[in-house]
Amino acid sequence: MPLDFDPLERAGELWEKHVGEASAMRLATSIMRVQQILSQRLDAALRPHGITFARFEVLRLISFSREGHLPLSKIGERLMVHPTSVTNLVDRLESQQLVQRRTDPTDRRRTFAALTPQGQQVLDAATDALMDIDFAVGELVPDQREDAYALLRLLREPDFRA
Amino acid sequence: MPLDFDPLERAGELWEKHVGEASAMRLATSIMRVQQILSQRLDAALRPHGITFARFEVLRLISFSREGHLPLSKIGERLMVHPTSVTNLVDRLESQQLVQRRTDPTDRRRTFAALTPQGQQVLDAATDALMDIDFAVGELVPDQREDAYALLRLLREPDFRA
DNA sequence: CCCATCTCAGATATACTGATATTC
DNA sequence: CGAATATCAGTATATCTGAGATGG
Repeated sequence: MPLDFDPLERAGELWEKHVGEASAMRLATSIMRVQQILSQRLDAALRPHGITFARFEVLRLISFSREGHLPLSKIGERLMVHPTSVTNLVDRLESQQLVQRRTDPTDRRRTFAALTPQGQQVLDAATDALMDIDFAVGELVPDQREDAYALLRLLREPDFRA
Repeated sequence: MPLDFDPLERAGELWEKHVGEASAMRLATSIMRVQQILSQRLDAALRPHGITFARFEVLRLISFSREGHLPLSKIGERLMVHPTSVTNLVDRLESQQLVQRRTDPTDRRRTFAALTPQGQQVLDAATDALMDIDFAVGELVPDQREDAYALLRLLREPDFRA
């Protein structure tokens, strides 16, 4: 049920007519909509594996760690998610037996999350599923992906100094 | 509390090392994160006016209509949101007395949503607030906004035929 | 004592599925 | 009767605030 016209293009025209310069409004609404499309595609591809994209990112981050586990605080920092959201994500992953909590013996305030063998399996299968759909950005060739990434990176500047 | 490095850049490097070509994964995660940043900025700017960005879009869409009102189905179609979500959004806006429901006399299955005078005021003030922060994309100059918009537009193709 | 880490309770926002009433 | 419109109930996810427990 696609429309016969681009609704954001239409909105931009009306904005220019009634309000003024539309480049900012057009880009902002475009990003919101594209995120929604990606989210639907990514979660659909992951559904057979029982995880969401947010949980996939946690599994992937842990798998990239040297020791095979990460403190929850580090997960929140790298993924830019709130501490209570990390607790929530790890709760779900743990109840699915994809990760396991362990107390850091050197600092007992800390909790590590570690992949279980089953978590590693799910992560591998999920990775294949996401690569099969080009992470939902298959309409762009690699050069276009890099261009878009570079432009959007400017909007992530508050996340880091560099 | 920004990081000393770009966490997505780091994730991309690890991905290339352990998995393979990273342009798709990097762009996808980038879009997800940028949407989150924008959402926070936009909603923060709108909070003093008592609305979210999603509700702002509804008000704006209605204000652009010829007759001053729109059927809920049309709102959902243009904004690409689920019918039950439209009901929910209009419920909230109506309880805030920013819009008013009216039955279409020519087709009594339909319900129009119309702006109230107060809704028009809030919309005008909210529009100023959003323009003051460049719709949260002020890090990009207009040419860069157009470039990013054009690239992201390719990902919205399932939304329309054109 | 202060601070960091994690967790919990509760509120909010949104999306979706499936079912239903009404009307065309 | 079948299709369209809107709504409702229920579920799931994610976010944030504020408070509290534990430990360095």
